[in-house]
Amino acid sequence: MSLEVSTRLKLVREKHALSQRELAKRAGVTNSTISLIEQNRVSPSISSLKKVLDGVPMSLAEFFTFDIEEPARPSPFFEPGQMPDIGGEGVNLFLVGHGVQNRHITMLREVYCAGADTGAEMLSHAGQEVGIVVKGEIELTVADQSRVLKPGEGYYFDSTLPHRFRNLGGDDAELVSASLVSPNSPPSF
Amino acid sequence: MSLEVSTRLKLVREKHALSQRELAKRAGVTNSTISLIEQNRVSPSISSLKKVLDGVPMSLAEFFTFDIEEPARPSPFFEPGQMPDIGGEGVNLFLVGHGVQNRHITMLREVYCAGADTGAEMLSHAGQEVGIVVKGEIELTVADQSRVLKPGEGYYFDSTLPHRFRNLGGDDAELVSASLVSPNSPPSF
DNA sequence: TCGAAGTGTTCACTATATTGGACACTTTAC
DNA sequence: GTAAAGTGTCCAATATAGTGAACACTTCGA
Repeated sequence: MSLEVSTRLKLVREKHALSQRELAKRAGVTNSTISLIEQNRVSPSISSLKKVLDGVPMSLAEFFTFDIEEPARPSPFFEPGQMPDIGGEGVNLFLVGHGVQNRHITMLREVYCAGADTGAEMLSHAGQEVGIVVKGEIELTVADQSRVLKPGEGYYFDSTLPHRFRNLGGDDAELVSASLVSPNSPPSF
Repeated sequence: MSLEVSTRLKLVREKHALSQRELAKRAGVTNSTISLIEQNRVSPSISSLKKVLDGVPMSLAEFFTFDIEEPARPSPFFEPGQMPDIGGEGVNLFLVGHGVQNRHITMLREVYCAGADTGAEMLSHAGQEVGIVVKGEIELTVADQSRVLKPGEGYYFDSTLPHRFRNLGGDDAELVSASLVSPNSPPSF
């Protein structure tokens, strides 16, 4: 058993910085209900649990699926030694982001022309983003951290952080990049 | 709203070819309970819904997360026109498997040396597998279907089907390949 | 210092979920 | 045909969840 309903609800509520009464008001239930659920003294009906979660808001699917928060990785950059080769015979395939908890994406090689730039407006979108430089040099900026990545070095960061890629060199640069694959887009209840 | 609890339960029960009474017996509840839930005349408590699902067995997370079964794609092979370019400026990045429902992976380029072969024992593992040939020719066998893929052609299939890659040519061949990213491994209740 | 407003908890009362045993119907076998 | 065993549904009785109003406690400001 991963987490009790009671524990989950309390985590969710506190993460959103809501008091039992505040959440109750938003959800249209009484504070007693939430108190009793969090003490595990009742097993709420689906309907009432749904009402409560609507006050967050959060879907039932999310509620039962979410995992404990992992501590944020201090640096988004990866050293070569942190990337296992999962390739086979005659194949080279390096897994980046190894060890990142709750990883939802797999990403592989791509090519940047000389001078290519994703733009000064700093990209920012939902999901996760991962990559490794294969050839040339790529300057990657993630939030307030910036770094020139050389071949063999990689990165992993949350795409909601603003970020930007630039090939500052005169030659082509290769890296691997992809968008996040929708992980079990939870049905909206 | 995706699916009602009532609908979901009925789908699950029927998929497992259980009668209301049979499931009730396994779950340790009465058939009335299941009948009423499936008619949406009650909103079960979490505890009783959990008991019911234990009879399947299925976790609450799975229950609220599962999607409608999609019909299997007739052919695992993709033509070039079916692959949208999601790349940006100075970047080329082709999304394979576009339109495949409930897709859990994103895959990009890789290199096969001349004569490389994943072996005659036919790979078979959990998840999904996708790829596209970039350079050279790769013979891909998936179950009883076999085909030589040329540059610009791709594939998408269920990894539980036995499969094999071979570079029959004398030159390097490039394709992109990756393992499935674990999609939201649901907490076991 | 004291009150006002916040927090989570408790309890009798009410609403609802669950039970156990019926019912009507279909399917299978003799 | 029809008895036996299956199906899902319905209803009065019971167990449990939800409510509303209290309680004790802390925090904050006058």
